[in-house]
Amino acid sequence: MRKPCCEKKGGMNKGAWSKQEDEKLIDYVHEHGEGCWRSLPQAAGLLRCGKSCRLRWVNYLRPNLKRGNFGEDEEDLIIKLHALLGNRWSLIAGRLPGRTDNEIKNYWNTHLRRKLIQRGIDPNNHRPGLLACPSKPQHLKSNTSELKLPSHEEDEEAGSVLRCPSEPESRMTALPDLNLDLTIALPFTEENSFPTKLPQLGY
DNA sequence: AAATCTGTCAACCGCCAACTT
DNA sequence: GAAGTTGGCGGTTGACAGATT
Repeated sequence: MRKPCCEKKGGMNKGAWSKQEDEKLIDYVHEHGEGCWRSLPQAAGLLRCGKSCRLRWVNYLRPNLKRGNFGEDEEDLIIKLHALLGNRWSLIAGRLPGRTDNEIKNYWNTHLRRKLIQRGIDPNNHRPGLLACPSKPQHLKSNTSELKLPSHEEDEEAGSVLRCPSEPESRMTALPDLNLDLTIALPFTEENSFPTKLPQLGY
């Protein structure tokens, strides 16, 4: 039926990109523009699958990417947007100029999530009531081979602490004062980047 | 100094929606 | 309308570096 997204034929490069590969991709996109990712690798002389090329371009090679540390205003905005949208990283990224969904997702998982937990806030539903606990969630502790996510049943038993309430009502009731404009807009420019005033959540 | 642990983040994988034939 | 194709998304993995024992 459905072909694998990328032909798993031999000779395909995987893993970290080399400088030469980056240059080939940049040159090709500059000349032909984005799109046609499936046929791009062959046309650009890359031994990568199209998906991999797209990811590399979108996340690291695209011009105007910020990279590096997130500012406090960016952190604040991510937390608020996550409260409203959940793990819709691409939507969240759309509100942060120069940031990619992958970068935001990583930053959330490594920094912000923990930050909320330390403040006693459940990062899943942004409600208070979560006891500050060790940096790593329980299900991620110890051997990765024993890695275990709570099942729905266990979740129910565990009570509200770990439960992620159904959306979107729960998010809205949890954050009644949140009033972000999430209408579809043109990509960010310097002029329309940050909202000048953010709603206060009291984090 | 070596071994082990922990955190970070680039990249991969599988799924799905949109689009095309 | 069904089947096939493509691009995009979110979850997850694994390599690496730095910290700790």
